[in-house]
Amino acid sequence: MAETYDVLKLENQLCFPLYACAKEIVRIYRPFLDEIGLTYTQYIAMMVLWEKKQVSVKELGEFLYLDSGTLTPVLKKLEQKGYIKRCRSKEDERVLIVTLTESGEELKKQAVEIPTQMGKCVALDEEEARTLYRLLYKILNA
Amino acid sequence: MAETYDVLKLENQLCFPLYACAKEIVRIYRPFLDEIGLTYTQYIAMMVLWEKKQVSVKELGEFLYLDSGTLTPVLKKLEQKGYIKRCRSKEDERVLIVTLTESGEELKKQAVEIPTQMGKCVALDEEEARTLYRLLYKILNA
DNA sequence: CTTCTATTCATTGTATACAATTAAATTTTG
DNA sequence: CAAAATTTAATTGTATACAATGAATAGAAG
Repeated sequence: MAETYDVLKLENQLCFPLYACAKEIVRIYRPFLDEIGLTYTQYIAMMVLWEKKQVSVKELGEFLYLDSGTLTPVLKKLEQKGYIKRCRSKEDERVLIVTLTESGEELKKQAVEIPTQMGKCVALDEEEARTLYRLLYKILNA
Repeated sequence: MAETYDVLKLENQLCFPLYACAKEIVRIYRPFLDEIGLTYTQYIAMMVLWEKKQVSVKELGEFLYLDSGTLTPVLKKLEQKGYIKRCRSKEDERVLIVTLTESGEELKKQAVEIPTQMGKCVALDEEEARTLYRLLYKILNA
């Protein structure tokens, strides 16, 4: 017989496995990312730059679902490491343009092994992974 | 034609929608949790206590996938609010026992509406939600 | 042209997360 | 039993996240 408060049980929540799983994935990433000296947030920022070569902070924030409060310190770290450059746009001084450096491009070669190694650590087959992917984006795009 | 570096695109990652989706869900929770004055982490800790009435920090950490470094400040906050009590175990002084108070039990009555309201905010039907749930726990239990 | 508004990023303050270390209590071992 | 190893929380240090605010620039309106 269902109790009134059963909805409040952790096991009946969808939010909780989502929250826990996201942390778990980042935890599995850690040893791989340690090898190239990046944190997870730095890594996903670099992923955008490896693809786009150049983006504004605003665009980067839209891709990553992060705001300048989070991105500013992350980008300053990546600049310190020499992987990116941060320059104000000539056309609009409000805009900060982030550009991939040679060194940042080099890092890509080391990072390319990571997704495959990560894939082996996740207990889903191809079909399940695609389904999960689709459902997550269905929530994200709503 | 697939490029060598395509695996590094954000859109080809499973980890990223997981990470973004978890944050998105917490963001959707915020206005509901604001009404009862809890953060998301405080909320999931209370969910365990609403069910168990009493747990050690270690047990709580196992349920929530969190360590004492995260839980200690969260539990001190909940104690300040009067929803829990923190006492050392008589049998084993190393163990800290967290107990739900009357006030904490009262809070449950206000919280019980939240899961239903959240359900309406997530763009999945029953079947999809069950599938997502199953896949997430498959990863978590691996 | 000038004031008002909007945009973009940085800063501030609060709250997680988690690795690594510390401290205290308990258990195991020789 | 006494020393060593283990267990449990708390603490410390680093890195996110994000709301709210601030500061500078750009655009719109009169």
